[in-house]
Amino acid sequence: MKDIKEFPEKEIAIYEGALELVAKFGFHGTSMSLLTKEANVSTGTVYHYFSSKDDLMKKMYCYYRSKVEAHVSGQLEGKKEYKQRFYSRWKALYLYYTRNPKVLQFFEQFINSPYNQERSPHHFTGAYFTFLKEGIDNKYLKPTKPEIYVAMYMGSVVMASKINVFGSILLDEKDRELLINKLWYGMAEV
Amino acid sequence: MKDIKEFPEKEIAIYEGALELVAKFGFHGTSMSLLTKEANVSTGTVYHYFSSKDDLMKKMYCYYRSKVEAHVSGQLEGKKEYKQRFYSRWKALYLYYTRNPKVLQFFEQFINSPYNQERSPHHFTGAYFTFLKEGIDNKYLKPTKPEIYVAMYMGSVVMASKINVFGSILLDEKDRELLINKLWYGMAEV
DNA sequence: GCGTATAGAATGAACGTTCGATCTAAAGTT
DNA sequence: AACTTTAGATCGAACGTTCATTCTATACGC
Repeated sequence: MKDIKEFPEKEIAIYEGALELVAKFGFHGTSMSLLTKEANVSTGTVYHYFSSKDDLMKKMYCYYRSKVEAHVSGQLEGKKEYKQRFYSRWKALYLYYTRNPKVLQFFEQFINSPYNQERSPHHFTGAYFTFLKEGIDNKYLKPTKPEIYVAMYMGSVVMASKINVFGSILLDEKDRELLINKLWYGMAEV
Repeated sequence: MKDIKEFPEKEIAIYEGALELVAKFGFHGTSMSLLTKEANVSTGTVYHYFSSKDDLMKKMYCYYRSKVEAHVSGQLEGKKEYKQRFYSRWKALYLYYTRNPKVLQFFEQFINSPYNQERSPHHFTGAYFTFLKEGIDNKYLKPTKPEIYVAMYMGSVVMASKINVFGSILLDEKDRELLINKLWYGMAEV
């Protein structure tokens, strides 16, 4: 996987500035002139790295997506047991989103916007679908359509993160453990 | 509850036109000039009913929110058993979203945008939080923080709907029943 | 000294909004 | 019943602003 540190300094500054603005003012409120001020770069620089605003948003999505993926897989190192990974994946994603709420807000706005051409229901359907299907195929999880598990697993992470971000209600370690327990029971034991 | 039919014809035309455009082009792509063509009204008419584009979007959110609420409570009529309502609520919302995907897309874009001042994590946190808390208080559901159940319940509806809308994978009646069974098991029996 | 990186003024298109004109239909007046 | 008044609804051209993008010029790195 490509190391994130390889990105040019200015390109990262643009991503970070845009993240702030999209979270604060939304897509329609994130103008190029605001962005140049926020990121301390000139218009010329932005158009040196990106061919258009559309292009910027799409690359920005890939950038943060790869950051999240790197974070999640970093948390999985050394975890071999399926059940252990089932718990760790959920927690890793929840922690990333609650610590980086602007990334979550950006994702949610991006995915439901026309920028998202692929029309993928979620940035992680791929990796998480595979993970849950693996669980079914290896009989860790009860057999059924994997989409059912994607809905339960991903849905609860995203919603729990949003509840935290918007409502300032933090689920502590025990709450999270309980939630995943309930998911696991439903998916592995019934 | 206010009857939806009471809205002036033109106002509804504006809402419906805006819904099309937001689903197709997003907030930033929904310009007033496009909207006047889509809804077959003049600019003057739009500004007669709404003081600004912001105002339009906020009222539009309330409009569709009340439509969804009316649909869900309509499906609940005569259902008295808590478990029955637990199943019906989930199904009613899922069916509404999958039949009206543009409403779901609009909600998701709105909620994560700066238009949403209240910063409510979801349009239904209120009603559904109350419903799930009722389940806990009356011992239909195992005692815990209601937010945990909101995350599981609402998260799975929204994600399942999105999987259907974006991915064209329909969960049939049996799939849905199974999903809710698993939710119920985790929340009521463990 | 040549290609890449940065700057910021310039540009024309498109934006949200305003405004005065016109229409409609009910209320008031005789 | 016929005429007048009035207030709300509708229209679309016009306005000033802001937008994404382009262009030209300057600095840097090899």
